[in-house]
Amino acid sequence: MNTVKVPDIIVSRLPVYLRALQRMSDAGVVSTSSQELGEKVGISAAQIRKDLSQFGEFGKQGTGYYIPFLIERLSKILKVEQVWDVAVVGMGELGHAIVRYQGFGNRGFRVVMCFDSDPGKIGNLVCANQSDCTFVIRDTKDLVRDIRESNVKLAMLCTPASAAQEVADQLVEAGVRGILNYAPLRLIVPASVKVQHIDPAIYLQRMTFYID
Amino acid sequence: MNTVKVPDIIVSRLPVYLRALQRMSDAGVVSTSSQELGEKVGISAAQIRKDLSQFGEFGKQGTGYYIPFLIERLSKILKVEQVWDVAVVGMGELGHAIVRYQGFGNRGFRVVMCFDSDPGKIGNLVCANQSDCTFVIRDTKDLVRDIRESNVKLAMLCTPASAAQEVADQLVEAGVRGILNYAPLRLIVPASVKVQHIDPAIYLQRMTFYID
DNA sequence: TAAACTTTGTGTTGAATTGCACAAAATCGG
DNA sequence: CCGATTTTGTGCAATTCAACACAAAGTTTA
Repeated sequence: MNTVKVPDIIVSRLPVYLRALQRMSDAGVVSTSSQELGEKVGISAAQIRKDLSQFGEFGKQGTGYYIPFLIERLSKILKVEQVWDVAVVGMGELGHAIVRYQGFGNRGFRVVMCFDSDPGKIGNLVCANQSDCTFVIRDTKDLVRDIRESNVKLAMLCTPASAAQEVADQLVEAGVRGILNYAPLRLIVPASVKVQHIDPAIYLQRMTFYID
Repeated sequence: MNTVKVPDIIVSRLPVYLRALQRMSDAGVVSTSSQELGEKVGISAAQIRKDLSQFGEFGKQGTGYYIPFLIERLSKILKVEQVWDVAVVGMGELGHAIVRYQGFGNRGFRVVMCFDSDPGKIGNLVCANQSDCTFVIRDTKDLVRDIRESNVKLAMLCTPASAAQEVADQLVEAGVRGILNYAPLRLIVPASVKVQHIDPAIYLQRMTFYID
């Protein structure tokens, strides 16, 4: 079942399915079809069925998919039945916004620590909400030790481009296995570490091409 | 030259090339090869040459590409020789971070107005930097009028999921042609409007799949 | 100048991805 | 209970995308 390697492009669609299913579930819907799900996510019904069939048979002919079951299976496949601890490095505007934003919890992630190298920021508190200031900005010098000790496997990199590769190297050394990179450059990391990119300017430029 | 439709997947790579070229240029490098550029962006040299050849012949055999010229051509192709005005809707943590962040300027974009529907926020100032508070949070009720009057064609949508589709409809009505959507759902818009998605949780879930 | 390199642009081949179509299985209506 | 309907999972065909390979054009070296 999982012996043959699943193409990356299929894996990349699974979180999209999961998100739509969770939304439907929150709205009280308990079952759906590949047709209906496809309309919600903008992917053909056949594509969805093929993707899911890579991991087993989750649906029933004539009925479709039972949403709670499919959510459970997709969560397990993506390993988000557990909640992953995440570290944030670089506490500029973006880093602050991410730490304060508490919306990842129900998607399988929670921020547990944050770092900066600016002496003017180290030791400052970041308030997650008005009553609760849980986060102390740590010194990036302690990053390798702190992350390794707390066994954090994911990080969001929000430093300027100039510091990004150096921080990435430290994250790798600390045992991090996935980096969500907000710095505008490609990071060089070992193949065992996954990197995903978020660069708003790139997305904007992908749209302006199409505007007369 | 541009008579045959350029595949989306090629368009999506152009901003990545441009970003790397601008970085090289900033570092004082004036020429490069498809080989070298490919190593920087993680794409094969042949792929880069094929992509660029869709738009003309920009390189020279034996020498490679003259960076200032290639930057100019790519900027023109992506229509970012001009600076695009962008509106931000939804002034939560993320919206604030985006408005305060002034790093889009040299990529072809600048935030010019922002909106929220919360009466407690409307009229508040958002400081872009310590000395200069340029942005007043406008009422989303005025969105269609204000955006149309100022001829803004791009927007970043940072509202909660529950408000996103309604806001998107208004943006379309106001004449916006590209929406960078941070809300965790797919927006339904006419084909003439482009949407790009940014959902950090989805990127994180694409990585956890690969972590034992 | 001439030979050895370098590098582009592109025709061709091969691989990956998507779309189509349908048998099989389940439900529904009367 | 049975025919009509819905919907899955999947083999096959079509299309899209990426890799390969090389002639042509330019540069460098001696």
